[in-house]
Amino acid sequence: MLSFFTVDCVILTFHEGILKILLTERNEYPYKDWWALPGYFVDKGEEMEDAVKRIAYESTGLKDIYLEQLAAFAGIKRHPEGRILTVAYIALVRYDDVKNKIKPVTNYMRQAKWFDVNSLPELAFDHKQILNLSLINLKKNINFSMSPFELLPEKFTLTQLQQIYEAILLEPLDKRNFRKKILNLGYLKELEEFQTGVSYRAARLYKLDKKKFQKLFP
Amino acid sequence: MLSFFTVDCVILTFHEGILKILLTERNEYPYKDWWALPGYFVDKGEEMEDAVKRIAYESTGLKDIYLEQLAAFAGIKRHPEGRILTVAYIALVRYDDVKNKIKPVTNYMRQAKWFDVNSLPELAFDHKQILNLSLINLKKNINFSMSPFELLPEKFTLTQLQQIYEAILLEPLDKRNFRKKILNLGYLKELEEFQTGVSYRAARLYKLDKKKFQKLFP
DNA sequence: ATTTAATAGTGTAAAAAATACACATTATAT
DNA sequence: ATATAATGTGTATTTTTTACACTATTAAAT
Repeated sequence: MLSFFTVDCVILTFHEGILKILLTERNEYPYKDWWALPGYFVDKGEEMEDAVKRIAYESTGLKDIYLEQLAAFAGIKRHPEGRILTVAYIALVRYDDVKNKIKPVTNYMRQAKWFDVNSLPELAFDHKQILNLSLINLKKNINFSMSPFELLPEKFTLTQLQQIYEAILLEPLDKRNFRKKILNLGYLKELEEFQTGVSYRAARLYKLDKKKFQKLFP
Repeated sequence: MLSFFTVDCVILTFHEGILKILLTERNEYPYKDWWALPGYFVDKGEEMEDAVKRIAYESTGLKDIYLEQLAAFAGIKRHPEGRILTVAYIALVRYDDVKNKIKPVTNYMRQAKWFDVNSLPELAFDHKQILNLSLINLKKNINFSMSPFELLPEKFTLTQLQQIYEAILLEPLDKRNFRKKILNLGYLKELEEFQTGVSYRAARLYKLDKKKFQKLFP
């Protein structure tokens, strides 16, 4: 009599100033044809995190993505066929890494598609609630986790970073104050490289010094 | 084929400047006779939080205690008989409320006993790891959650509050600065009452203004 | 009545961090 | 050359944090 449960992934990325979430169209009952978080049963001999990675891979084509456990959801009525516990994870991916991936198809999902987090279809199960908690969580932890950098390419501009903060915090930030503060933290490396392919003044690129970051937030 | 899982409670209290955790002596295999977090299987028709409340009641005699979900643990090898997922909760109780309760006995636990969090017996399963994560979590959230007040009686002195901060943060704090800061937050009500029964100058009592607190940290 | 012991309670100066706010600069496209 | 679109920068003010030491009060002991 072992545990039988699912994992669900809140897979987020950032593009054009907006947080996007990956949803899959279910190909199984219950909620067949509904949009839902990518998720499935954890195999008997499979570690939970491996299941999350497998599902994230099946829906994005990416391996080695950033994961954090969000919470377990076990409401008796969350699943119409009886209580199925799910452990929800937050996964953050870079838009550049996923934009050209062919969306894979598995038995249990017909397609995967990115949605603006602010304009979503109705979701299966309690997945809307799981997403809401994810966004609250992200907001709460933005200053102590690497999450903003997991949404950015290795080299990024300060404006891009600021936009992610704004999208997560849901409020505009002052450019000068934002830069002063973030540079003062001391974990950004200023590069001698600049944006390319823009029709206006190219911005300087920065990258995260992970060692310094982790010294500050162990 | 529904979910079958346990909940485990990290029940903490505060007494004489030290965080204490409630452990139970197991009366069931595996780990029979070991000390472990209070925890048990969630019944089929029982909501997870209700199971936590039930177990916390069975081990402390208290109802309506403060609870927060910590995380799910599902390592394949965490349970010697095969993977049993557990959802860990943090529970905070007031020492005054529990000190005189008779320790209840159930089928699955022989006795319950308070231990200093810094001087523990070896624990069953991965319970040491669960406790460690709890303490990290508490420390991280001390400034944004009501946790310090859940460990104090309704009316408390600023010194008591400071001691809880110190025990959770694992560092000494300056008395004047602590008072200035905490009073500045504006959610403590100064009472016209004082400590009794002490053989030195009696300290003023304060209480938490929950409305103001929740306005600040919704 | 006086002393002792134990903790409560208090202020200020200096440093650091947060906030509010506006314009010149640069690269490209036309 | 000019228009356009975003980059990049400084200062004054306020707020918060930090460092630091002595007097006040009470009960118990003498």
